[in-house]
Amino acid sequence: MSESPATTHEAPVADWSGFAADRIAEAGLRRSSPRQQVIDLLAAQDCAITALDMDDRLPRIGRATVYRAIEQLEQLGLIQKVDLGGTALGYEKVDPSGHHHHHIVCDDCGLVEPFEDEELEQAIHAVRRAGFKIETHEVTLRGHCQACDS
Amino acid sequence: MSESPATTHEAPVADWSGFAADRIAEAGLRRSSPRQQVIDLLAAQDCAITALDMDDRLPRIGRATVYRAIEQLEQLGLIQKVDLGGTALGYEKVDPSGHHHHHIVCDDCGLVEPFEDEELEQAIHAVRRAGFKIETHEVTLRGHCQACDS
DNA sequence: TATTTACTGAGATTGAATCTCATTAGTAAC
DNA sequence: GTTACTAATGAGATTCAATCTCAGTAAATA
Repeated sequence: MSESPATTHEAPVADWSGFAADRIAEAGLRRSSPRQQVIDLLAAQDCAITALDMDDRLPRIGRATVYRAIEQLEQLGLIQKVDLGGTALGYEKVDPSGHHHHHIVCDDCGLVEPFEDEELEQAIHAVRRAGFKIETHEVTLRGHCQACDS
Repeated sequence: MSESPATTHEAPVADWSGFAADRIAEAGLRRSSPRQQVIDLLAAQDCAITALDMDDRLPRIGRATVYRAIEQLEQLGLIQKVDLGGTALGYEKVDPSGHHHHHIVCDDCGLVEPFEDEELEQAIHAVRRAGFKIETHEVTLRGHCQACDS
């Protein structure tokens, strides 16, 4: 969810996993197998996943390593936090093209759906705040999905 | 952060505490003193406060009661969740006039500042999603405050 | 191959939220 | 006012999320 470039209609990057691995190396971090597995798992998701879900899906990797990898990837702007409405935070990959989405959450069942809106992006990019360097943003719409509303 | 009416420039309600108490009673819930103290505490805040902060500030009230009150108030649309960036969620009162703000969070020190933007509200209200009844929204801008950026 | 040190993982710890259940206290009816 | 009903409460246990510690491991480079 990098603010520059703004959302575009460029195609998402083909190999996010390799892209992330290169950024990690450029940052002076080692190319370790556990961290790469975290990257690969994130690369395989369409939307957000929680840290403990990742930990469950990578039983051979320590929890601390998963959290450390998340922290590093987030610091490098390769992934972003997503408030899934529940108690745990979600994380999802950030496309380097600037292409990204936001989320609609069902307050009843917790269903999360991604959505995109160009007008909204423009309105967000127009916001300025003295004394603050804005780098990322997050928008969550909440309500009820069809199944829960009836 | 009710979606209707949209943000206006009406004055915020004078007595949110009494307003909330009445909505609670209308919902068939009793006018109990512990719950009212939670309401009064929320009424006194300008911005979001976490559940455990509330619990700390109300030492004579059980943690469970604080969480129950929060749940009920949120269900009635009287308060709203705010992602403060950290690990705990914040809550803040919702003004019945529809007047509300969003938040800018410093990723380094956790500083939270409210902001308002009418264009942004309009862009958000224009978003529609088939199969979803959108009721509230939340926008969080992240970055670095002046103190942390230097 | 040796050296350096970033990185890892098991498990302990802290922090946030939820649950349980015996007791208390609003509320309406009398 | 008194009674009966039951929502509401609070202490503490439990579960879930995240962080920390530290001895051992394995990238990277010389």
